[in-house]
Amino acid sequence: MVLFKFNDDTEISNAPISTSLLAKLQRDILTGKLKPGQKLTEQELCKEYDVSRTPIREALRQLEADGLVENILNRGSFVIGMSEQDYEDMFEMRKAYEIQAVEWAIERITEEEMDRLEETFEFMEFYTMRNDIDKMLVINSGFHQVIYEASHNRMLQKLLSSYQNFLKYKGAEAVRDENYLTTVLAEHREIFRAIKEKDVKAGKLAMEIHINRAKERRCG
Amino acid sequence: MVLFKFNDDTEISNAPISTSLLAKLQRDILTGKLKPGQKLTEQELCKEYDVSRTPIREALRQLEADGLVENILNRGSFVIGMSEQDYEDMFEMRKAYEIQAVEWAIERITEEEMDRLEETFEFMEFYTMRNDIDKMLVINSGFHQVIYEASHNRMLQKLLSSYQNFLKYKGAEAVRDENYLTTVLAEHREIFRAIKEKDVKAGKLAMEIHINRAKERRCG
DNA sequence: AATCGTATAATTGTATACAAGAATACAAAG
DNA sequence: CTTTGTATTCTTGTATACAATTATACGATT
Repeated sequence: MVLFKFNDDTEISNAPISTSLLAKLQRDILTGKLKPGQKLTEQELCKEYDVSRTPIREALRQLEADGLVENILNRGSFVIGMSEQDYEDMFEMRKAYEIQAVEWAIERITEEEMDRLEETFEFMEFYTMRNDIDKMLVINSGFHQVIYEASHNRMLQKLLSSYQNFLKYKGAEAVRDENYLTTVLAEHREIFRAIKEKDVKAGKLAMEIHINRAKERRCG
Repeated sequence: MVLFKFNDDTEISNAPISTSLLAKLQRDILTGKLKPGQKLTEQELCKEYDVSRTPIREALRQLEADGLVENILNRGSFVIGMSEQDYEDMFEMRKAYEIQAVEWAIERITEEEMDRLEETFEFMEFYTMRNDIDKMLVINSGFHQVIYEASHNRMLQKLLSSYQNFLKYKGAEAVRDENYLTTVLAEHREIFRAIKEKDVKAGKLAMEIHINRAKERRCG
């Protein structure tokens, strides 16, 4: 059973070009390789990625829907990107919805999802023992994803997933002190326990604490 | 000065075809003309709208980003649409953020935006006097838009705008009793007054009341 | 020298052409 | 009659070609 796809879409092979292009452009914009205001000329992107304009334009349209790019009629696409204020705002919005997600998850979680959450948490314990921070970051994301799914709220799931996608490049520069793994594990244990025991109040509180600490750590 | 664009994007002329196509397809999916599970064959859409596949595909990509359509590799696009549960969930999410928006708006609103909010409210009074429900629905949307802008939170603005866009077709079948206009006006007056007086607590409360009533009315 | 106008080049918007994979129809085997 | 394999058709994915708009270069005029 495959629990976690290491979903770096930039290297998906069996997908339309525009999908991997989208992921690459998202990455390049969010990491600052492509800067706000910069013109994205289709021809240059064609040469850069060695594909024709069709998939390029499709990727640009999706970036536009994400709000990372602005398209001006007959003049082309320009990078919008994310300001520090944008990140701050997104973080605040994420926090509120992560807390709400716990409540809905407790109300609606299925047995299968509960098993998956437990299994995911056990992976966290395993990687903490192994002291594997990179794996932990992936599992961390996965743990929250299970909660999103368990909320059975498509809107919430889509939104929080996209926020994760936006914020993940911030996490790369995270403070990783010696207590990172054990601290994060403890925080997730509280969340997991509350969900298992269907304790809404405790779950929301545990999530709030976790997200606030995540902000201080500048990563999940 | 143009206060309100009657933004039925289905009739924008000076825009790429894919933009008006997107609006039309959104409308057709949200009003149920195109049903969940239905295959959207590019050729058929070409004939339907008398354009080539290029703009069709671009519109489909954006619908995919909206979550209204699912794209399966080499098999095409399928309508996802919005279930009643989706609408319910979206409404709950919207509520949380409309309330949050008031708080941020009060903290960050500029003089220009305050003027615009006042002007918008005065239009509401005018159209209430004129008993013009259709205009009222548009102004109602505009009033909230000003608050979104005043929150100076791009993420929030984008999210709530898209929710408005999704929910607007629901409003068309709204209960429109004889008190609709005066009730809605009174609700907005409370919100407006609280923002003008920078009373966060009153503003959030007024918005919560307004949104809850809007849910009962099944429209803004 | 600065500004305006025109011609040219470059870029986007749209349509079409070609390639690759998926669905369908149908025949042959069990 | 059902099933399986294959050929054909259809659809999508990608590249290219053409049209329309915008940007640039350069010379003429003041």
